[in-house]
Amino acid sequence: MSATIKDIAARTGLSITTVSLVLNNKESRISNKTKQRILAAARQLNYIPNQTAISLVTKETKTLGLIVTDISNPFFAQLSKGISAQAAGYGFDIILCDTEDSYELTMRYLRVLASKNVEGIILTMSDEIRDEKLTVLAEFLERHTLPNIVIERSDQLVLSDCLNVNHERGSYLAASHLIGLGHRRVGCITGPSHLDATAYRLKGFQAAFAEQGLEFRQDLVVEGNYHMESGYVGAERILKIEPNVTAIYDFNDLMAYGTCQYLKERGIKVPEQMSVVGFDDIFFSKIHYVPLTSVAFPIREMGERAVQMLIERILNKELPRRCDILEPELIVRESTAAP
Amino acid sequence: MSATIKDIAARTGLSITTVSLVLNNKESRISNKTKQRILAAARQLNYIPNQTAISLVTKETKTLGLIVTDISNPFFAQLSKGISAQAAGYGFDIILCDTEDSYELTMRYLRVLASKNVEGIILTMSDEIRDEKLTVLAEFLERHTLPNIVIERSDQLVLSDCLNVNHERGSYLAASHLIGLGHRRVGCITGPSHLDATAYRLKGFQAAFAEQGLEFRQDLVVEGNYHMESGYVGAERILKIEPNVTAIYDFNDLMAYGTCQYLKERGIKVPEQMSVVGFDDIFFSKIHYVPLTSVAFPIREMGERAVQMLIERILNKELPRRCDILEPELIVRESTAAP
DNA sequence: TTTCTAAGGTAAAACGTTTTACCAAATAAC
DNA sequence: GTTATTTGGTAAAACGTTTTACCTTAGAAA
Repeated sequence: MSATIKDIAARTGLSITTVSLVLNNKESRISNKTKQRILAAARQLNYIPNQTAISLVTKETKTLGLIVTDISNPFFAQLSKGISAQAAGYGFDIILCDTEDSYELTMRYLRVLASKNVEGIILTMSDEIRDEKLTVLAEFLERHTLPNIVIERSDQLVLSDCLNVNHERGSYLAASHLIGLGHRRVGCITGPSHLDATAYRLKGFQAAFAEQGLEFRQDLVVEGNYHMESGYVGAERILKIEPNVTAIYDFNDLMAYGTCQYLKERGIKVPEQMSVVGFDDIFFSKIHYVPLTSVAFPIREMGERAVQMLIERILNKELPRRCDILEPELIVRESTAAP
Repeated sequence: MSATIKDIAARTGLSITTVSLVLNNKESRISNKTKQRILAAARQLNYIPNQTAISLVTKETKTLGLIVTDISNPFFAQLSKGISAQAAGYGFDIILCDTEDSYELTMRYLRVLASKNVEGIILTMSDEIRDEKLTVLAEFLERHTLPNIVIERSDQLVLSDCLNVNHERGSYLAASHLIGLGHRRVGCITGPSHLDATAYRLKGFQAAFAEQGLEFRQDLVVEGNYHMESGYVGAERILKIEPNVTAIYDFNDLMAYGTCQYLKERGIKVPEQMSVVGFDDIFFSKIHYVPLTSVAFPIREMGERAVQMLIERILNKELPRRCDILEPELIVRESTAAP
């Protein structure tokens, strides 16, 4: 169908070696006249190199795998944007794998990516993947020596490079802000309790209270799962435990939206009667029904950074393991006020 | 590095033909004992087929290209979700190409996808791509006989399959709703004027007015570009032309957010002083600062449908050109009220 | 004249599969 | 006891490249 190097060779009466050499600018010593003839023929035939054949011999596919738990989640969409752009900058393409939070799908995609010889993988994981499942996954990566970088799951995957936000610091900022406004009874809707990130965020939050010699209401901490509904039900539970709570800290913006939704339905005004803080500062938080105060970090840049780290790893597999941390800042909007 | 079919052959003392036959379940007549031996060896060696090699001979890459203008736009994110899921169902993976609205990037990605031998392409285009650029793009697709389906740009690309929402109908619904509420002076913030879609939406909108024997204020139609800011500046322009406008219809939700933003800054209350209607009903419109009335259609299903159509086309290249239309419905929320 | 070097190429193997013939041995049919 | 047929398997070509090692010719040096 498509023209090949052979067709060019035939048309110019030269060998395929010569054609390949010229097309790849592997100068060596081909005369200028010959070069021009080949280039002209290639153009006439609309030649496009067959990357499949190239990959077979060079072992380079110029392709990266991207495993996300949900591309329609704006966090991952923004992350993917950064990844895509940066990868393009390096001449790599990305295969998008949406796992819908499923371990089985994650493993299936991993196999596909290995089969398709991607040169590296950027991995985000649902919290469902832990314990034995995590081990299986790690073993697979190792067995197939797939360079990979893991986003927001530094724990356990001791052979993977990783990239995290400074959870502790982010939560500390959120807590300090609320404390400064005068809040004392504040609820927390966390991520899954078995994740390191959850522990870090909780630690940072409590630290701010401790620093001021204030009591932290451990009983107002409820577990969420980063989905919107869990912010809704979390708020409900917190208010049942302590109706006089004056602020709620959600471990991500999506849950904060859910919390606000619940408060709205209950007729509780944000921020007049309740302050709400999120984490991630995704795009929509600015235009949320109450513009959300949130712990922000550059999501897109995180994606770009991930690609850079991955490329470096691909180029040098012997590099020591690397774990980078992004520093967050607090963006104060209209969802927080003095109690 | 990785185990190959040859390794399995060597280990079992059989030929690679036999191994291949067994691994692919091309039954023919291999004894059960041999089969088991091969399967066992494959397992021991952690064999994973090399898709690159397979593709070279079979000409099937089991890969689709997805070209979006901006993956961080929730519309495309939701669309991609549907595409990804449906593609996985058919055993295809997708290469994600984010063009950032650029024609040059679009063409570059097209070349890459051709080079990587994707079996088909799902294409969304920035409105920047038109006239000569569109011709070049179309020629490229044809020259390389790339099966493709175009989303929301049926016009001109006469060789591509396509998938659209019923623009006219959607706008008609929006207009009828506003008219029914009693609005007479309503502004429109459209898409780029050279797009067919824009004409259709305008037509449907006007039709509803005509049907009621009402005058349609053509002078309150301003051109937008589907980005948020253009909803902002569009609203500003409309209010300058006619301060007594009582409703604004934005051709997509993102622009409607921009419009609301402007109104908010000007202290104009939605919906008390101004009704706003969007189009697309992306996820966030529910939780927007004023939950948005919007023309909805199943975005995710649109993605799924696109993949189905593309696969059918790949399976049968001789199929006549196909253009499917999705029917929209109006979701009434809190951004509209009687004037 | 002979020998060396440089210039300009090319042949062939390799990458990991699939697939099309074909082959040998064993069994069945006559 | 031949001849057919079935059973179980294999050799080799092909896919479109890259890359290594080698070849030929012309001119320069000796």
